Parts: sequence; structure tokens; C-alpha cells
Amino acid sequence: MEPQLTLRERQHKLREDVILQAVNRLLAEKGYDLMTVDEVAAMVGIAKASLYKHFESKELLAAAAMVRLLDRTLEVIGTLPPSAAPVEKLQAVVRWAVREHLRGEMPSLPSTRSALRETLINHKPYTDRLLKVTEHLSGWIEAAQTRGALSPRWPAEAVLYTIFARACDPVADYLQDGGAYSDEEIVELIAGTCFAGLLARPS
Amino acid sequence: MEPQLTLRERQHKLREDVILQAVNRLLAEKGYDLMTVDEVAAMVGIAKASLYKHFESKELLAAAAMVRLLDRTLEVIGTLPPSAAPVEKLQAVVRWAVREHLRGEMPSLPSTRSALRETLINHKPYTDRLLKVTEHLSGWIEAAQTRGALSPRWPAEAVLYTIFARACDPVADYLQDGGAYSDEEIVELIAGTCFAGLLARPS
DNA sequence: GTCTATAAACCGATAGAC
DNA sequence: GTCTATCGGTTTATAGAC
Repeated sequence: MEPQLTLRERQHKLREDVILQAVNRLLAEKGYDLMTVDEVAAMVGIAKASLYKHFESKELLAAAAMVRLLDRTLEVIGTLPPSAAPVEKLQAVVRWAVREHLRGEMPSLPSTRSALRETLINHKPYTDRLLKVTEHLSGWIEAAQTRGALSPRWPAEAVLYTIFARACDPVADYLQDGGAYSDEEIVELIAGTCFAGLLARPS
Repeated sequence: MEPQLTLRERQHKLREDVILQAVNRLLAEKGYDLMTVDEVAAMVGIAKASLYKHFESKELLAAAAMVRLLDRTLEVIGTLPPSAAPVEKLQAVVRWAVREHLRGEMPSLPSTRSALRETLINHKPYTDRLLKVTEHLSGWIEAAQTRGALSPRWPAEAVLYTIFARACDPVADYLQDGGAYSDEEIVELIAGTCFAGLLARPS
């Protein structure tokens, strides 16, 4: 607990967070496979070999960035008003995720096609946090279905995956590239079509 | 028009279609960046150098596979019953696309992150067919909105992108990996949540 | 047209000086 | 811990024999 050690540790943590910010942005911009370690080092302004003093491989570097993303997600989940209806909390999480996506800070889902996926599912810091996020969302989904806010027609598992998938929906990129809508309009378009659907509503 | 020339041309076309089938499957399985030309050659059973006699680069090889996909899409569009309602045609296209996805034959959308995107938007055979598909779908979308089948709340452009995106929705992969649902159930889950939404419907 | 062999470039990871 | 320089492996693309 000496101040020197603590100071050094804090500088160390700070440096690593700057690295993970860069990784997070590059993962969002080009994905894991197209991201090169040289790029990360260049963006941070240090040498590649120095990066490997902090993270022992490219895969663990990306995994740490994904853990950081899930920690931020848990922060958002923790600051939602407890009085809000479950379905409103779900919509709030989707809106936050799409906003992050539009800001270029939402790494793509580790798809079944990604070389990163196997690493992540064997990386306990990642799976622990993913489980926590899943538990929160699943609880809200079941509550909302019981209350009649969410359709009981869809299995809770399918709803969960759908919500996760909306965070990296390429529709956001295409609408943003089109330039016809503001970011906040795009957020409402994606959250709106996701929850209300494309069909006209009877009522 | 000599029979020999025609035969050789037909063999040539047949060989190229076998190649493009393999490329299509690999593009669906691992995406453009992770697909190697060696893999394509191995799957077809010819040497890599022979591939380059048919297609002059990896990018044009992938582009040809994407053109083939759009041609198959136009075939599906062409065989839909003209008497069907526009919204039913849209749903039929989505269902067909998800089925192709589940069979492992739906290459991912050329996302803004892909190295392939710039090649595709400058490749006229691709953009021509993409325009045709877009024109068909856009016509149905506007007709369905006029008739009150699709919600007028969403811009037609957003509906179009949403329908395209459902063809490569990672939700299909996650549900299929879970093993709890048949392929046809997954098709209905994705098409159903896309059109009807997650919310309970008032009526 | 198909093959083997190889060129040329790129990338992840490491050695060793400071 | 950070740097420069480099290794080892992989990938796209091509040369040249058959």
C-alpha cells in the first residue's frame, strides 16, 4: 500500500485503459481479423513490443477490450431507474448500445465465424460478465412477458439474442452512411422497428 | 457456334459454377477476410494457380460469388406468385434468405468494415443486380405501406435495410448453435420478430 | 489449363540494447 | 518498460514446366 507502488499501479492501469480504448475503437471500425497490432501501437503512440508487455497476445488484447465493454454495459444497467418498467429498461439498453455503435465504439458480436470466439468463451473474465449481463436482461424479458408488455409468442432466449444483435446491427451503419438521418433518429428507428416491428399495428 | 466451342464453353461455365459454390459457402462460413484462396482451391480440388486462370484476384472471385447470390435472389423474386400481397412477398424473401443462411450459403453483408466493400460498389455486374433487387423490394415496401400492411412510421429506406440485414442476422447462428429449435422454427422466429416486433400487440 | 515451386508482402510475436 | 530490428509463418499472386 506504499504510495509509490500505488502510483505506479495507477499509471499502469491508466496506460492499459488508453490501449483498450484504441482496441475498442479499432474492433468497432474493422473487426478483430482486420485489426493489426501495429495499428493499435501506432494509435496509442508506443512500440508494438511495448504492447506485448501489457497483453501477451492479440487475442487476449481483444478479450480485455471486450471485458471493458461488458463492464461499461453493466454500469449502464446499474444506473437505470429501478422504478422503470422492465420493457423500458430493455429499450434503454438497446438505445445505449446503438448510440455506442453510431459513435464507433461498439465492437461487433463475436460471430460464429470469428477467430476470436473460441478465445472468448474460454476466457473467464469475459464469460463471468457476459453471464451477469444476460441474467439482468433475461430477468427483465421474463417480467415483461408476464406483465403482457412483451409478446409471449417469442421464447425469452430468442428475445435476448435479438436484443444483443441490435447493438451491432449493420442497419445503423447503412443509415448513417446515407446521411439522411441524425444519430438520434437512427437510434429510434432501430429500437422502434425492433420492438414494434415493421407491420402496421391493428390498434 | 461450333459444337466443340460450345461444349468447351459449357464445361468452362460449369467449372466456374463449382468454384463459385465453394466460394459462396466459404464466404458464409468465415467471411471474406478469413477465407483463403488455398482453401477454395482445396475445396474444389484444383491447384491455386488454376483458380487464377478463371478469376484474376481474390476480390473478383468473391465479387463473382456475390453476383451469383444476387442472381439466385432475383430468381426467387421472379417465381413469387404475382397475386400475393406485397407484404407477403417481402416476408417470403426474408424467409428464403434466412433458410439460405441456416444452410450455410448466405455470405455476410459487405459491411462498412469489410475490405471487400469498395471492390463491390465499383463492380458493375454487382451493382446492377443489387439495384434490381432493391427496386423490387422498394416497390413492395411502398405498396404495402400505402395499403396499410406495413407501418408508415418507418421510412422505406430503413425497412429495406432491415430486410437485407435479416438475411445475415447472427441471431440465426446463435439459435441454431443452441440446438433447441428446428431450422424452420428459427425462420419463423426471425421473420416473425422482424415484422411483428417484440412487443405484445394490442389487438 | 493444370501442376509445382516460388516470389513478394504482411503480420504476430520476440530478442536484445538501453 | 520502451525501443529497434528481426524471425517465423501465412497469404496473395505469379513463373514456368508439362
